[in-house]
Amino acid sequence: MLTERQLLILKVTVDDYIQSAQPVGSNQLAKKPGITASSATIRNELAELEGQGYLEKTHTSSGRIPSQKGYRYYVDHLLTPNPVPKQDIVQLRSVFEEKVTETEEIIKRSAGILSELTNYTSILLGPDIRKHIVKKLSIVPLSPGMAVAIIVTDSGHVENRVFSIPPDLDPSDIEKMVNIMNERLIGVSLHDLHKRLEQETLALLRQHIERYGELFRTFQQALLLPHSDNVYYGGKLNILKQPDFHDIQKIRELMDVMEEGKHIPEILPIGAQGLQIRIGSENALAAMEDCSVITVSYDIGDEQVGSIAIVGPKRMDYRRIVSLLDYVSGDLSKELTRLFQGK
Amino acid sequence: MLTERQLLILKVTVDDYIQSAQPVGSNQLAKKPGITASSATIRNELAELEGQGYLEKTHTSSGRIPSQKGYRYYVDHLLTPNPVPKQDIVQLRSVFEEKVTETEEIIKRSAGILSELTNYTSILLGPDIRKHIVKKLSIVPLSPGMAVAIIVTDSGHVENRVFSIPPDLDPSDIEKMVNIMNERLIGVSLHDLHKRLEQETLALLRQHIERYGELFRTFQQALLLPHSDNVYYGGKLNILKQPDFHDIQKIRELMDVMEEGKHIPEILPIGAQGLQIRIGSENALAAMEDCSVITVSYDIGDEQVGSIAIVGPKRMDYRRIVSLLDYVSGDLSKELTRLFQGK
DNA sequence: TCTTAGCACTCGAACTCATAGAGTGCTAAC
DNA sequence: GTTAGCACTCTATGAGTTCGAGTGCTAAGA
Repeated sequence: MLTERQLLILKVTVDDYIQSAQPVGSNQLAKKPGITASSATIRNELAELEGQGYLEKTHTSSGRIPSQKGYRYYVDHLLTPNPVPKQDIVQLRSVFEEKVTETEEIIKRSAGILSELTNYTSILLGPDIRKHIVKKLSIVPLSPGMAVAIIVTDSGHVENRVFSIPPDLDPSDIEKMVNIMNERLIGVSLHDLHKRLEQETLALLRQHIERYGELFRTFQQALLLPHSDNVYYGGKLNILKQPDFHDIQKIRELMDVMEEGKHIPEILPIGAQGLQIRIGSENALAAMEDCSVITVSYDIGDEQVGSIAIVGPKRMDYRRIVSLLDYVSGDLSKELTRLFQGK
Repeated sequence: MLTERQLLILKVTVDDYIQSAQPVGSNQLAKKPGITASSATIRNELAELEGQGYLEKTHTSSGRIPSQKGYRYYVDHLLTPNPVPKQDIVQLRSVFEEKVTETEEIIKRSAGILSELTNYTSILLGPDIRKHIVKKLSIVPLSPGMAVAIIVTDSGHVENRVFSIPPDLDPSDIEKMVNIMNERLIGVSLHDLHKRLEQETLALLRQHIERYGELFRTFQQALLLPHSDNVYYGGKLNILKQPDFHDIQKIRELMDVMEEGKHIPEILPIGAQGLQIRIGSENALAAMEDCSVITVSYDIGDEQVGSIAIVGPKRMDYRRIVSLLDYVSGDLSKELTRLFQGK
């Protein structure tokens, strides 16, 4: 168990280290306002905190730095939220000032502003497009053997795919097919589209169209969605600004992981509600063991839709980021809900 | 003027430095096959080459490294092309094996493979979408106040934009408008679309639709294209692999420049025919003064369409990259032309 | 029993110094 | 014109110092 004074010293130590990136010594702490004990007393307390695993030394006679456990205790118990500064709010609100109406665009811009504001890397996860509802399907022929399939969803997202069509296919058959699809598949989610295509249209096709098998396969292929991840990054290069990352090999690994979309589920706790903080090795990926990730979810209407994450060094400014993300999450939820309330 | 032996020594020096990244000394050169002179003679020749500005020393008693002028002479006169290795060809061809039919996808994948093959960063510039021809326009209403405008071009590219519509607008008016647009604007290039929209449809609108002004402005805004740059990168992180780039500050500047699309015209000599090599400070951007950029153009049919560039350190493997780009350019031109020959 | 002044000790960072080794330029002989 | 030989230069490396920040411990004081 920790005494009041130990808590205070732990908090001040973490705060100072976050700010300075330098190990914190007993003399330094003694000078801080709010701390009245002498440096000798502080040394005893520091030794105790180290014994309990909250602090570490970089070498035998160095000052202390927070351990992972120390950070964890800090964010769990010692974090006092501070209000988001006005100028940050102004900048964040600018996204909505410009009457941007596309969800994707709003999210993308928010990612940019967040990274600018924090000097860390931001990752924003948009709504899962597989939940979107088909609003319209159409096929536009391009050249004799080619056509493009277009799927419009209720959110205004447009998926498109070029595909080749058997050249001897009757154009009117294609038109029939599109009509059948529009009749049967509107209102279906993208996730179910493929399955429903088979269930709903195959029987109808057989009745109306002669070479239905070939046609069906062609369309089936065309509507296979490349599940675009709708992940947006801001300030990927901010990693290079952090003094904590000097090893170019580590930077490479980290950027590699972030560049490749497939690691997203390991980086972000998808589906988690509210605010999550993962410190150092609490992250699933080895490349991120020197990073902390702070995540919040946001939603449109009642549905939890996406996540906002900030990736920074373990020594990141938790207080500021937590407040900021809290604000952004609420703001984004509100604005996106407003934008889609009519649907 | 340089003697035969000087040319040989220059070539071998550059080759060796490209391979080893270490200054090259006279003893090392004397051991190379093809060089018969003693190290003392070579020292004299090296001094002469340095006097003429082709070589440099890093300090008074170091070996020589090529100067910018040395590299320039090397690529202009000493480069002997070598055939592209079979395994590289196999990998490059894999793009076309998979029956990918979208130009963008082909270019994107080529960028990836090129960077993998070279360990440098590749930049591929696709066809200018503003030259694409409108194949179809449509408007899909989403919710009472919102709709999405879709433009399909002859290349299969789909542009889309969500916009808000005055809620009290008559839906049949919108339909009329779309019909008029499709009648008048198909065949127009995206570049001309905005201008032609005004010329062609405004008069017609006035005749057929009551509140034409409002409707027109709405559509005008919806069809304002966000000129997507269609620039594709491969292996942006490969910069971090190069031993030549150890200064994290320089890396940052370089990545910054590449990340921001607006510098593309300065990085690539757009419009230049054939193969171009820019060495060090020949590049327009200060951030790239330690880089070399090798560019080739490629084309679809008779029209010059895009560029392929490899960005690496000045000490890059010019011979290999030149052969490779030469091959890729031809291949891409051939395949894309084949893909679009029917149009 | 808790706090604190005092002090010996530790360790890293920065600096100096010496040495080895790779490479040069120059001279003189071939 | 070429080359062996040699003095010279400069870097990289490692050992030895010093300096200072910081610690842990002890013993005295509250």
